[in-house]
Amino acid sequence: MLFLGFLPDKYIFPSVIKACAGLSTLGIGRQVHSLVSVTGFGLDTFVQSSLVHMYVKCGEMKDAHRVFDRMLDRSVVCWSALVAGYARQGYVDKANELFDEMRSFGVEPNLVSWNGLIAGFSQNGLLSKSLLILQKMHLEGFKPDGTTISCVLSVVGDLEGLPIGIQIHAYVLKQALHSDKWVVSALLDMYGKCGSPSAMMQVFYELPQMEVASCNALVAGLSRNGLVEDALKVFKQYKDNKIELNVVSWTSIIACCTQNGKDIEALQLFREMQLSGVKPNAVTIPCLLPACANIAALMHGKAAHCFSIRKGISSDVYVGSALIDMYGKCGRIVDSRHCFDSLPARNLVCWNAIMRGYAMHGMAGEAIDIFNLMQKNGHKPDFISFTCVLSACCQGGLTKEGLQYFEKMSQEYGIEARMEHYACITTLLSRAGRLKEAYSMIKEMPFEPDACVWGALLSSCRVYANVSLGEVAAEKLFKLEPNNAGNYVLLSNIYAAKGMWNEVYRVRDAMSSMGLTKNPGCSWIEIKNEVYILLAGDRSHPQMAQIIERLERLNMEMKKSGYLPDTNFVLQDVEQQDKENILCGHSEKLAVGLGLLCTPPGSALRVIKNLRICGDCHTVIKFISMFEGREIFVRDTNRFHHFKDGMCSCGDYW
DNA sequence: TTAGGGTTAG
Repeated sequence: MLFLGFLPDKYIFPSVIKACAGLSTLGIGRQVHSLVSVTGFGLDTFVQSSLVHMYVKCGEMKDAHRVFDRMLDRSVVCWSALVAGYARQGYVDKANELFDEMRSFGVEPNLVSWNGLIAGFSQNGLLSKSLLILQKMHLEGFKPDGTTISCVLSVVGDLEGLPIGIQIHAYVLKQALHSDKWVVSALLDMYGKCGSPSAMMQVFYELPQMEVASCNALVAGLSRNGLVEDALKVFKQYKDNKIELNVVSWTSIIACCTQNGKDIEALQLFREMQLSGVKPNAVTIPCLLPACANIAALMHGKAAHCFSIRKGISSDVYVGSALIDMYGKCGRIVDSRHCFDSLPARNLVCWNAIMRGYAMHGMAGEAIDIFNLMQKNGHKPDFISFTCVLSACCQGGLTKEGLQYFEKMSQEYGIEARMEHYACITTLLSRAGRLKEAYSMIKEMPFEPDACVWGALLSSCRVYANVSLGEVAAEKLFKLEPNNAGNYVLLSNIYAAKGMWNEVYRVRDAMSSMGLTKNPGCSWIEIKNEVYILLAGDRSHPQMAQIIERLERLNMEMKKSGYLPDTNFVLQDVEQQDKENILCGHSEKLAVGLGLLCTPPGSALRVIKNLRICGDCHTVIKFISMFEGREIFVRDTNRFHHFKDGMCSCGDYW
């Protein structure tokens, strides 16, 4: 328009200025402001008003006030915008003064002015200020509307103010505002954030009408309180009632599943979302990717990556960091690094994600390089960065370096050691056989060690067959986690390794009298877009006979090459042949067996296990990698084992 | 025909 020689008029300028009222467009907005000044429209009330709004929206209060001061005719709209702007920035007195000044100029505030003031205070987290205004407003005879209430409520939950929330709810009922859809979702949101899901459900049962906003608030709130099943039920009810769900609804329910261990469900919901015609966005993808990462569903993760590229959101830092994490956890550290390198901007989460990936893969050197590089790039490591670098040192056996980083953390970086750091150092020391030092450090910890710390010590006591310390750690663990059978198993393993059979039986009796059974070993493998789950000793898979046959054939080959089954890993008191059969039924072996059957020769296999990989399986899979000429990745609870040509990337140190 | 307030997902 300008190019063609036309000038905007007083009707067009406000619209243009409104379009500039965002942080990214403020620069253009300032240019338009100059144009307004030179063309003489700077005296028009509407143009001035829109300029005030633009600056307020961008938080540029000085500029907003400068324009405002020059105005001859200040409407209530303009006063309200300025007041709200100051309130949002936390200038409480200034906002209140201006509000009163407006009246002394003969301009009466309207509902929008009151709401703007309250919204401003709420956005700044100033609950008490918002409540004061609500009270004042009420006393002056102004009836609040749904906006007023939702503004006040929006700041209640974050401050754990359930009693105040309940009071406001009572006020809502008195004012007969409980059917307002904004009020309903604000109430749901408040109760969710205040940890009162029962109150949420009460609001839900009394809903005047099912709306997408209430669905979203319900799902988010139930999820926040860990009630996944309820969230899924509510979500289904909205779906069955043909309520048109939006991208927030679907993203919320997917996030709910991934955050509560329902990864397969998350993947199914993502598919359903697409079938329903709702397009995922830059929030959906980082909510979905952890599901792919958790169960190492690489194909699903890749599909989400391709989608992000097509949609032009793969450079988003949230998407990017989720991709780095997903590839890392799916055993594709090179792809993970590629995602990291191709991000135009990285935040601390991205740096920590790639570092954690290297740590999981036992690539301590690379993790340390990243740790140094991030600082050169101006990112200060946080406590998570240190957890990553310490666990990298753990996995890589870099005991000396790990101890140095631990010391530097508090001394040079001023970061107090947390539980996870102590757990890392316990592992670091005890894996290096320095069990006594580990125990001394635990005793000197400034807070009570948790089960992770004692568990790290106990596992290493098993490796080094240290009975006395193992007993100490186990005693602590029995108190901290009375129902965790794994600790009993570890202790009895320690006794068994020393041939202390009476103690072995004593521990097992204790276990069985408490009704504890070992957490069943469970492994996953993704084959052609499908995720298969295999349980230890479970023979229900349709191809189980073939799997066993294949493993037994390999077993014979291995024995010819001098391999001895390590039956120390079998706890049951059974005959040698039975022990071998039990070993054969370990879930990671079954998953590898299924992979061998169902994938082309020579292709890589990726298996995830819910427990630490067993020593015998480790030996067997090393053999399989050589004999079958396959790369095999096994992710256990601690790290990745990359088997190739008969060797493992962990160097048999895990 | 032009200027105003609020929520929900990482």
